[in-house]
Amino acid sequence: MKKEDNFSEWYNEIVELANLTDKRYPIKGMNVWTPYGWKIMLHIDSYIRKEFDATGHDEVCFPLLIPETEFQKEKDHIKGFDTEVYWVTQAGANPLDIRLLLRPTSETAMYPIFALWVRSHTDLPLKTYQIVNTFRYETKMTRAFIRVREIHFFESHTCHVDEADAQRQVEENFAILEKVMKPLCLPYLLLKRTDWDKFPGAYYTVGIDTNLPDGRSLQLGSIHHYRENFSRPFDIKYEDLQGDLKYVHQTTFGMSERLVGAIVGVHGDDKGLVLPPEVAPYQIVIVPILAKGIVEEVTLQAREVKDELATAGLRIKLDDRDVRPGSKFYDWEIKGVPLRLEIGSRDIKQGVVTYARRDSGEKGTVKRTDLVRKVTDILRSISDDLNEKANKNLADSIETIENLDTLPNKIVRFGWCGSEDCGHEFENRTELKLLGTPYVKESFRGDCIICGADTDTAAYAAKAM
RNA sequence: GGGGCUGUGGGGUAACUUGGCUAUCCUUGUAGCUUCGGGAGCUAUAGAUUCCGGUUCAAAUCCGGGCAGCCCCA
Repeated sequence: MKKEDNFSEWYNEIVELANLTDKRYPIKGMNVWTPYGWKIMLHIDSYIRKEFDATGHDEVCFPLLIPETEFQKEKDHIKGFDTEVYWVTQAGANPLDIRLLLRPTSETAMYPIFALWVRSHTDLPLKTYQIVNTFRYETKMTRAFIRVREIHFFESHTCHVDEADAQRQVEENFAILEKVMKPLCLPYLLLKRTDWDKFPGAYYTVGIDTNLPDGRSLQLGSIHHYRENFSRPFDIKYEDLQGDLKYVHQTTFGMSERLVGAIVGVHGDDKGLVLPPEVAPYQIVIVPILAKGIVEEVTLQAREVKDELATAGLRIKLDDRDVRPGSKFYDWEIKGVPLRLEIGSRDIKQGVVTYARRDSGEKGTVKRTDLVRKVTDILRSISDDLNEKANKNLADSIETIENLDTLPNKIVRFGWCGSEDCGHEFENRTELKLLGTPYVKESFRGDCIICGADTDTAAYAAKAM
């Protein structure tokens, strides 16, 4: 299956063949996490936990069900979500007096409790996060990891004494994001969403977008500054040094299982998945090359190599299935294992192990005595190369345009005066989604692509996945 | 919200128009033997007509409904 020719079909086929997910669960958009896919997700979660714990966030876990009365407190928020929430209207045989909804995100579950937790300025900043499943009734076509109705979701929620401290949190989130994305080898753009596209209830929203091979953008997450938009309706107040009651300023940061979809889409090739070593369930697979008379010897060597690498902390699989080596090669290539080691009589005679890199296809040998050091080097090199390749790929997929005559099949960058009218007209005429303007200001000088007004602001747009 | 289409072993399918014999083929699973440096061969074996109801001597096939999925339009 060719990735470039038909990305959509390629994607569906690869997640199926690599056994990342089981789509046969009989509810649309609710798929089963297979052991292999779930291991990848858990590795991603572990990087998220590591970075948020390191910056003083505490992991919490709030209930799945939210009373309708809490959900309705913030007006924009409910307007943004009410067409896509699942409702629980009955318990046993009895209709509920107050309907309950399955969280589409947890603001309205957490903030009534935050109001109880926060009493004084000494309680701030309150920095929490949780990794839970959320539910959104998607009406568009669903797609494994990318558009699902039950979403494996990360969300941080913080409360601060004032807008400046909340802004500091937003900046910290960008630093965290950079650290989390490095091992996933995913490049991204930070684009401040337009006012009409920001998160329901937010003061502003920064979208985290990456690119897919067919010129589409894929949103990987978002970082929001809420100001007092939620603390007022949820009455989250603290007493400051002067004894005055003040509303907290809040931020959130959300990401989801889409990160798995992005890894598939960004790194995969015609042979299947290509997993970054840091998230791969198995970083190395050993394929013993058996032959009559040397079965014991090769098997023994393979086990020794396995133990040695496992002791060094590497995740390793010894494939001792009774099938031909070639068949194993194809299997593990589809599954994206970063490095394959082969051990046969030839290798044993020469005191080496043969390796093959999944990302580049490069093959070679390493000395048996040097094994751990060399293998570690190769894995690091694979990670570096994947990062570099993906970065270049994102840079190449952005094109600055001066008019709408011929639109490239890419993420486009263009002058925008910032007015809502021009923004809407751009979207209507191009059928692209206006993703927003760079969070970190880029130097730009040009004309608004719609009204022609002089502007120093570049906007980005793309077909959104 | 409106309209159209589909449902056959784990996956992909044939038979459906015009009802009829043991439901086809590929793949996968299991067991054994021979194999093993890029998808092995042979043998044996397992596995399906979405659910409920109707028509009929007879239903995968025709009719009604449920459930699930896909597509198009708004």
